[in-house]
Amino acid sequence: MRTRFAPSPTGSLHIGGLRTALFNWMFARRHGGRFILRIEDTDQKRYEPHSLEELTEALRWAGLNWDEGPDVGGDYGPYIQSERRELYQTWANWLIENDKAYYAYETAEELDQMRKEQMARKQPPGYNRQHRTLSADERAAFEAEGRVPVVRFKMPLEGDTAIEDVIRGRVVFENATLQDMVLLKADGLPTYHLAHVVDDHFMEISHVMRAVEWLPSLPVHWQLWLAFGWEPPIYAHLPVILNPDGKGKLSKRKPPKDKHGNPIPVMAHDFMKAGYLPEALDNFLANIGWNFGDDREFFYIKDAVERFELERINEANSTFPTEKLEWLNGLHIRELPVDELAARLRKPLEDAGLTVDQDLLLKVTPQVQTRIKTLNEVVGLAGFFFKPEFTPAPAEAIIQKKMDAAATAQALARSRAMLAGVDDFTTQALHDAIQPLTEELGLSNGQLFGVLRVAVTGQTISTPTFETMEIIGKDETLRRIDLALAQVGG
RNA sequence: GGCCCCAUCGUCUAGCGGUCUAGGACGUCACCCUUUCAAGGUGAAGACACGAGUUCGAGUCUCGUUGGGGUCACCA
Repeated sequence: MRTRFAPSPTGSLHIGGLRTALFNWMFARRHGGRFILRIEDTDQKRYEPHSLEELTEALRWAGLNWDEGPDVGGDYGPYIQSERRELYQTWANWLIENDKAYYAYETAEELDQMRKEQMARKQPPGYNRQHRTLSADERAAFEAEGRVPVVRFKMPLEGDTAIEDVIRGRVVFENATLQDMVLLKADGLPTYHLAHVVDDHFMEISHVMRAVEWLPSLPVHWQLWLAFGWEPPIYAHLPVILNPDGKGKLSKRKPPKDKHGNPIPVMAHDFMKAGYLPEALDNFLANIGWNFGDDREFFYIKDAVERFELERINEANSTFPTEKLEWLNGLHIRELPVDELAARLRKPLEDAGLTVDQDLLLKVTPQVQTRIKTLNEVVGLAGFFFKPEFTPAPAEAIIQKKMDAAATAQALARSRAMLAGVDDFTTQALHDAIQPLTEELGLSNGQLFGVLRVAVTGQTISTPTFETMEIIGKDETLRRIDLALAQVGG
């Protein structure tokens, strides 16, 4: 079995594209087949130089390794379509010679004009096939004008084209409603239609998994396979991911927002930068349109591979369920070994301008592990550990509910005195030392521990108080309490 | 508009004629735990779009309606 992912290098990788790649990859791995990366760069106008790097970077990040491709080679190369020009031209000529295709001489402007007029007359837009039956003389006349023709496919004018799609069943199209698609452009490069059939034939692709938006052109591709006399692959048209509001497919053009109005990432790189784990993103993507099969939603992709079946793909489109990604990412973070999580936490911390000491990072990591849903959240929750200068919180943050400055100052002073006498500066010992003070001061745990938390961390939401004290040590703890005392006017 | 695809809780989904008084998950809400925030535990609310058929029996099959999506480029 051979599958492929064939993105065009027109930008970074769309999350929908990543899912298509993931499904193709899982299918190949499931069956011990080959997963191929092919670059569809036949549109020189939309080509973006850096996108190939971004594409491969995102795929590698997601763990989707390919067995053949532009950088790794293979027996079916080249894997970049612009390097396969002659192949397409050869086979376009073959179609012409066998009366399966023809030259059409209209310019893009003329076609555009034709469409506009059709629209104005409320007719369905489309090529009128006026050059399908050109005589040799007529062609010569156009050539003499200096016109460069395109090659168009001669679609059958009658009958139906019925194709079996693995996930949708039998799909039937009336040939009369179909177009004579352009196969080879005036610049000598193929359109997707020709390139898809020629490449998938010569690369011996067995299964084509692509998004449903390709379904309308499936009959054209099918007729092409028939015209060439080649055996078509098995087709599977995947459902698309819709915007969270359910309106239209997820697109970077109109940035989607979640229910709180926050922008939702669309490109693979956005997810990478937002602090999601590749294992969580893969898990998430595999859960859209497919399911593990036993109500399990949290899983590792290697386990999903063992159960992957095209027949179990849901044919319905789905809205982008971003809240589930948050949840899954949190779960994957919690499952990571501490040293592994620490390693992944380093980058966001450093990106925030902090200097990260490895020993300190290893101590802080367990304290944030159950508290963050994305890697980036570590900065807000525990960034203070790595700041060169501690910034004390303002008095109003230190003073807890139903307390005033005087009571707060007293709580701080008494705590400081107790803490000063603690030599074993560990969480349990600290807790035991401070706990009795609540009764003495007439405060609840929440009040007293809250005062200390804000004093020591500088934040109202933070890592746990005594754990934090243990990590920063006795001297620093006492120093911060003194600073807090000053803040509340003690 | 033509053609094509799709339709189960707010969302992602299980369901492939009877075991469905429709299961799970996220989210939401309540309670428990609790030094903040989380995590964890328990529980609650919440869906078969509609209408005809077929059948002893339909969420499951057929048709229609409605709704949503895709596509109609010398882009993929």
